Amino acid sequence: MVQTAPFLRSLERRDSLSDAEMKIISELPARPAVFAAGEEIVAEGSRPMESCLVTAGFAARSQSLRSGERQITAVHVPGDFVDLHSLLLRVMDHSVVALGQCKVAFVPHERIKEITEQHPHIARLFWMSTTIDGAIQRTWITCLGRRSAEQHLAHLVCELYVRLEAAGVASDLTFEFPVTQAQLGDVLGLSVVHVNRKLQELRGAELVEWRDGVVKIRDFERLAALSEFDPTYLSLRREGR
Amino acid sequence: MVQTAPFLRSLERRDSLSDAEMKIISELPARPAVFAAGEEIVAEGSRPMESCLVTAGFAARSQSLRSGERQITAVHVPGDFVDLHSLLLRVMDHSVVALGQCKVAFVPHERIKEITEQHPHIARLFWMSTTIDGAIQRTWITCLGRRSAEQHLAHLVCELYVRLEAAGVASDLTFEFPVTQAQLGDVLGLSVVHVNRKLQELRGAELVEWRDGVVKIRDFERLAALSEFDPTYLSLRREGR
DNA sequence: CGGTCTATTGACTGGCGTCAAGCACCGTGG
DNA sequence: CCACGGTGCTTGACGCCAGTCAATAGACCG
Repeated sequence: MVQTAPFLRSLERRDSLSDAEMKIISELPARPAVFAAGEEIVAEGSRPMESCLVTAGFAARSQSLRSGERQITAVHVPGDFVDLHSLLLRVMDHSVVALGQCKVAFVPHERIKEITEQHPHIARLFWMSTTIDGAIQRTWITCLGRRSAEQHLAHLVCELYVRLEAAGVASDLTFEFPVTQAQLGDVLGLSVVHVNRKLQELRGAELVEWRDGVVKIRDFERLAALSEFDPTYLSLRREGR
Repeated sequence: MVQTAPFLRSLERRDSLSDAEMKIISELPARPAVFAAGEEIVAEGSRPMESCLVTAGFAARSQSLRSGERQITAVHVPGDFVDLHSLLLRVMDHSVVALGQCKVAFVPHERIKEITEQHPHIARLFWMSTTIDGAIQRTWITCLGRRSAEQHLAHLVCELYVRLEAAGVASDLTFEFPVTQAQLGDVLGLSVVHVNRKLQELRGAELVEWRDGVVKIRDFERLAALSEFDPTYLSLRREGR
């Protein structure tokens, strides 16, 4: 099916697949669905029977506190198997929401489990996909704990561009990212006001343009240096895994 | 081998294992090693050929910035398979260090890979172990982004107690945690001075005692309420996975 | 007995949050 | 056609949480 093509591409960036393996993945039963900006794709506390793959647009994982404050713990781009882990964790400890319009494909746990039992290499690639999520989360922890707001924002821009470029949906240092500044605050752990100010600073320093949901990196080198961005954690090397 | 017993126990808390499966895990080839406080167990940037399992004491994952600041992105307790993910990620994006004295066992990737090819259920349990790490990291992201320093510290105490109790190395709301306040700052993304002040506050509120590396929770309910601690993310339910 | 590490405390600073107001844009309905 | 409310962006004033700097004290150790 066409639905799983971005996921397949993301695996091929990291390892080689045999024709048989590609066939198995491209024939995954995938129920397509479209969500509008802000809609909930998977609910916190639920016990999903299928996992959800982003095929176009952006999804995010979100946790809420009693005060109503939210934290976005991950942003997912086309090709990301967002809640593959629900196969093993069973109960969702966070919700998945759409950022902008988001197209996804739901794949039954049953089929994923079957494949992992019959095809150990594909199983490892599924596993890899969740461990890369983990690596990204570790980096976010360091961004939140030890980087300034400006560095954190710059780091996010670098990360998103590299991931989107790898997913084949960004080039020329430009990408769409349809989020409000409030949502950006939920990603960075900042207030809307402060997000706005730091955004102005990056614009003023001629590092980034960001208008109408389109981000353009004016100087990737300086942006990466400012935020100490090192793409190693994204595991974008093709090698046997 | 005795080395893998804590890991086996952590799996049994979450799923049932057959005798054959238990035998396979308990016979994992495990090279034991002991590290003193602060020593590096696995280096950032290295390409390990084995993964490291904590058998006693504490290990932490740590990332450093150019300024010399450090962020600890995970704390590992006995039974945790710290860098199981290096099987798939290959290059370490962080280092693993000992907190206090720490005993570990190194297991060759080759053997882990073999087992995942021959025993799909064990493969899923290995996978689960890394996805639980991911769930903990997500929670830490929310702590760093949206909880106050005091709530964050309280949340950490709750989490560590529940994990250590599950690992069978803590009871009576008391546990050892041999870290300096500077290291605690690296966990919480705070300065030493501020860690000290918030610690005093938890003591003053009669929520926690913390002396000489021993933590005693005086009132778990209030501590959990203060920090909005909900143990769901630790997946401590025994069910088929 | 001096040196180093850790915990503690005070004084001051600064980054980021809060509150509030103004503006631009857009879809709706009179 | 324009009034209207809703949403999102922007900016200023002010306050607080947490960082920085600095000093003291205790523990441990060579």
